[in-house]
Amino acid sequence: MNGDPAENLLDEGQMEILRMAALCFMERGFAATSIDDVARKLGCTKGRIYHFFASKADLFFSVAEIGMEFNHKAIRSCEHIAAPFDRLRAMALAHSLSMIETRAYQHAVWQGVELHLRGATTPEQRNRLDALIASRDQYSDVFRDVMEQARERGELTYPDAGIARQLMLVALSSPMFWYKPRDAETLDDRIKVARQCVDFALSGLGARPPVKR
Amino acid sequence: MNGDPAENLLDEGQMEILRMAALCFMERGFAATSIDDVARKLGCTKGRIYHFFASKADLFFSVAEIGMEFNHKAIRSCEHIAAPFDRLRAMALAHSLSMIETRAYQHAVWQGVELHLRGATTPEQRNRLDALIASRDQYSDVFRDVMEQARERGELTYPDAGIARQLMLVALSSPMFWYKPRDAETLDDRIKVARQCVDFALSGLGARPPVKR
DNA sequence: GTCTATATACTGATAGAC
DNA sequence: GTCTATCAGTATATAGAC
Repeated sequence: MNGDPAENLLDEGQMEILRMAALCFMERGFAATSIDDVARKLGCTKGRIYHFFASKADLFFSVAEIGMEFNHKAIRSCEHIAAPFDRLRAMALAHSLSMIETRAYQHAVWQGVELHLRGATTPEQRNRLDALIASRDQYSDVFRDVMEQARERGELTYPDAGIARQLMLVALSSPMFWYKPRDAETLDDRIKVARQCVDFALSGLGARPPVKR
Repeated sequence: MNGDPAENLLDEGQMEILRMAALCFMERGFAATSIDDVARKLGCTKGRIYHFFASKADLFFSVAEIGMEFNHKAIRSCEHIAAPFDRLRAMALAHSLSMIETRAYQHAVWQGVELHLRGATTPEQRNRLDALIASRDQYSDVFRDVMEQARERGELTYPDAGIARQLMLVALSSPMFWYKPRDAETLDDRIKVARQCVDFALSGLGARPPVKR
């Protein structure tokens, strides 16, 4: 993680645990990550982790929830833009950038969503997972709404709205899987990547106003 | 799995195991799936599984390799098409359809690729995994090559070829994550979905010849 | 070929020292 | 707050009966 935006949400002791946990969950996945793995990455024993987090699931959901907070915060900054198409483009860029800059946390979100699709949850996890999915759905709905507004104006054209939204979000989120941070990477580098994702997605939705920058 | 295309590759006894294993790996992921889970889905005990497969990893890689075979076979049927753009479109449709129709196996491929990116492999798995990744890279290169041919002809426009290929394949593969097979589903239903993915991806790549069907 | 043990190892979580 | 020690549960894989 570079310039981790979670710095100022919780006290630093817990944030360091969450940061390393996010890295472990990204590298090996939830099921294959042991608490000892996280402790090893922290350079301590699991006693420290269990002092702050009741269970491995608790730790995982804390990571994923932070990931969704990043996303909501990212697109909130676009609310003031009046024109639907412009707002959508700004949201898309913010989302794609968020995927790059908070990769580890977003992998936890992704795994959580997959867990839900699989229906593989224990009763104790269910409430927490349901809340995460609700947050994800709500987030997704914001995109759907602004997409539909743009379509009504004839600025987008696509047959099925549900599929279009999936394709849009998958494309915009995909950097979290294939983006490799370089050594002396700048914000500008990241923006350039995110922009290509945005152009791809908007063109894919049949953007009428040729995608201007 | 519906009309499973793996039917005629191995003898039916092993194929049934692989089919159920693919389902389990899709539902819970590799790490969270136990051999007993697979056995339970088969309605037998793990003795039967270990008679044919040396280890859980062996079972998993067998599933993933079959998944890649499906893909290679799918795009091989497009080789005869001369015009790059038309060939690309046919390949894209074949790929997207393959993702829908062999979902379970493709989830194993995906997990294998992620395992590789994470570098989380035991020495014994490494060779098998390396081969899987090589197969995936080779497959991916076929797309890259035909994309570049179309770009040279001015039929596609995108800034970075590497990113474009990732976006293309992610969009085309995404149905394996969100496609929900319906009850009385026909081939035509699947084709309709795949087509929207193809149109999205090609338009996203700046297809000049307005995507005709 | 398939099943029934069983050996062996690992992981999540707890309790108590410091 | 963090560490050490430990328990209980579960999973991979094997060996041998049938």
